[in-house]
Amino acid sequence: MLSAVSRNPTNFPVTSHLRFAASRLNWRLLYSAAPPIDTLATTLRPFPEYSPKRPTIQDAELVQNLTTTLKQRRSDPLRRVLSPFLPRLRPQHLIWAFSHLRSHPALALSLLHCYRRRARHVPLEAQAIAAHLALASGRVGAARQFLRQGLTSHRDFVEQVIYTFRHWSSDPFVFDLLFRIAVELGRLDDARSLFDRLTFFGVIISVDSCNAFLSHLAIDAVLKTFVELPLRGVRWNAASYNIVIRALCRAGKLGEAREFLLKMESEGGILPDVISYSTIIDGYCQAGDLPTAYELFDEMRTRGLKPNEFTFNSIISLLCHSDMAAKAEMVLLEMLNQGVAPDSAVYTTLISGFCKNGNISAVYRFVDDMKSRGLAPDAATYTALICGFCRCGMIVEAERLFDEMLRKGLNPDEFTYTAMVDGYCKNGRMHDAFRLHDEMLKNGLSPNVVTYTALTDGLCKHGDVEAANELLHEICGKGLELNVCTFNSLINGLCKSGNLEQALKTMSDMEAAGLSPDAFTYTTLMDAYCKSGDITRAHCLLSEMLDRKINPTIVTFNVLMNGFCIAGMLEDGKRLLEWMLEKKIMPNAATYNSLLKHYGMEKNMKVVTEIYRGMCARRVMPDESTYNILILGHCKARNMKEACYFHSELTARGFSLRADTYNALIEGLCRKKRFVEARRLFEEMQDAGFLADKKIYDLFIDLSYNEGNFELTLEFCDEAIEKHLIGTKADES
DNA sequence: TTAGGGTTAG
Repeated sequence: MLSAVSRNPTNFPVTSHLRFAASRLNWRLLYSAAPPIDTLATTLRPFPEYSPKRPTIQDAELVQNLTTTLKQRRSDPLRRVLSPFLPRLRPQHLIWAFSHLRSHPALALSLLHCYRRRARHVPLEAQAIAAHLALASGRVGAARQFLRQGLTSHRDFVEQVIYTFRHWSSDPFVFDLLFRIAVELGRLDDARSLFDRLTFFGVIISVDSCNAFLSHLAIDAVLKTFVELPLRGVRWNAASYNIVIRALCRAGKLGEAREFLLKMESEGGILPDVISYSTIIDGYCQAGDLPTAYELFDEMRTRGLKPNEFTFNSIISLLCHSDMAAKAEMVLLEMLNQGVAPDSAVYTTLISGFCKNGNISAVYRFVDDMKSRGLAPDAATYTALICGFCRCGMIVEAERLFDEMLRKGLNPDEFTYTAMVDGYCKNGRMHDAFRLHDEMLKNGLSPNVVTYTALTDGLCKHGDVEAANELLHEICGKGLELNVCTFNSLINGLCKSGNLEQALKTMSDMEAAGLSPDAFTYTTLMDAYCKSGDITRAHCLLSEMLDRKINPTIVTFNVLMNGFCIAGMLEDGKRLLEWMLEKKIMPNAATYNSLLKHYGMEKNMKVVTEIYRGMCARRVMPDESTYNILILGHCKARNMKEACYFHSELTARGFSLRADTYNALIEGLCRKKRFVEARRLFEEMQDAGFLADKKIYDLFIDLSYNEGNFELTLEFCDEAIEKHLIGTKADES
């Protein structure tokens, strides 16, 4: 052994079985070649000598008896065989015993196991030796465990592994494992120190482990390390380049990522692969840049690389997030045409996209489709479905899916629970939301900032801003960091409860905490000013956000539009709409609804019709509010023909009437003596759980009385009394 | 150790 060490430039005890193991397992541990830098080569030093203490005659006898007993053991239980020795064993006996058991590593580890059970503690040196022995007997899992325990239990463990290496080890792979475990534990500085320390002994960590290290670093450290490690002998591979590309994309440095893709080939001599292109395509998709994503898609094909399900999914995801779910489905067909089979991730993206769209029938179609391809919905698919159903108010269906998941043995994770918690919050079921929060804790899951934001928002919308504030203080005390969404929820709650001053203070707190307000923050505050009639301050906030380079969204403009309308500045509202169209800012139904509503309230149906036609001409789809506004306006202007036309349109599109629209429509029909239709709508309104106005009851009471139907008259009277309406009438008379 | 899907705010 020693002669082998002296012949080896790095002083490793190289044995033939080690070389065999390294090649068999494809461990690219570069230990025999000198590092590329001369200066480094001159500083190479041997591993430290290991000199175990010499045992006394009694100790030697004890160890001899112990190890002989172990070797001769056949079927007797180990604990019984060892029981006479264990009470007398000290840590040093363990290490002497290891010396006797070098060719029986399994027995050495069993001895260690029994010792640990009794002493509940293993000395650091024995722990390091155990890792070497475990690796020698091919037990990589056990070696990992020893190294992990050692690393987490003592700062000097690395030194022990180095110190014991020369005498006990036959395998430098132990350092690769140690390095990897340090990375897994997030101890990146320790990992780097280990790397540097090992280079002095001529050990170079494998490129695979260096990649693991690289993938955990922040962008600046990635770039620095990518330059430094080759100077220490690491030769990067395609995965390394892909990790750098991913890091650049995540840092938003897409141009640099693209340059790096070129460098990969020109300077690294490594051809970009499907992963390189998929990574960079996803980067552009995340940034919403579809044209460049498609350009790279074509480029990869030109280079003979076939886009796979990952590549397609990034494109599908961007389309879904840009409200182009139908186009996303066309991409699915395209991938099928090209012989690329979609996997459950692709289906989950589509399901999530169509859920956001409210297209539940398409969602069911995708679920059937994926099942027919033998793809079982996984936790992410279920979460997308649960979230989608919750958004559509289908909480019972969401609960059914949550139970189904459990029955199928799929464990709901933080994402699933949070989707369900949010669903309950949005449906005002705060008690159920907190019940699930407690259930998460009971199941060992940690509610995260998203979970708490959902709860905060629920409490605020439930009118309990105080409780929301307390909850946030509590979670901050537990070390959870709030994000912009959390603050925005609270700011919104404060605004809606009329505490604008506190809302502004919360914005300052948020900045003090290092979080910049975004378009949501400004839009929320602008809305509060608009609703309080202070359009000037709303305008000031708009200027402030533009100065801070925060882009307004369509909601920002809608808030402003609504502000103009509330303030009776309808002409300014119309001018804002024209300005938006000029600037190619596409209005949506909500933009038009504000104008339609307020012109309708003024019974100016000529302008309402003009605006509505403009909306249709620009292919902006009217929503439920649009139809309700149009019906209400036409009823008030006594245009029952138009009102009934829009009512039939609303029904055909599956929308519902609101209470005020029902009242206006029923009143209008009665005025036109269309009592049968009025009566039918009145019943429909009650079935929908709405309370009719006192005026409507008066109309039906008078109507039935004049018809001589006293029974019905009394029925209406009873109902009106029950709804506490008669008292108001008496007060009036 | 390298690529894609599911949770929060106006």
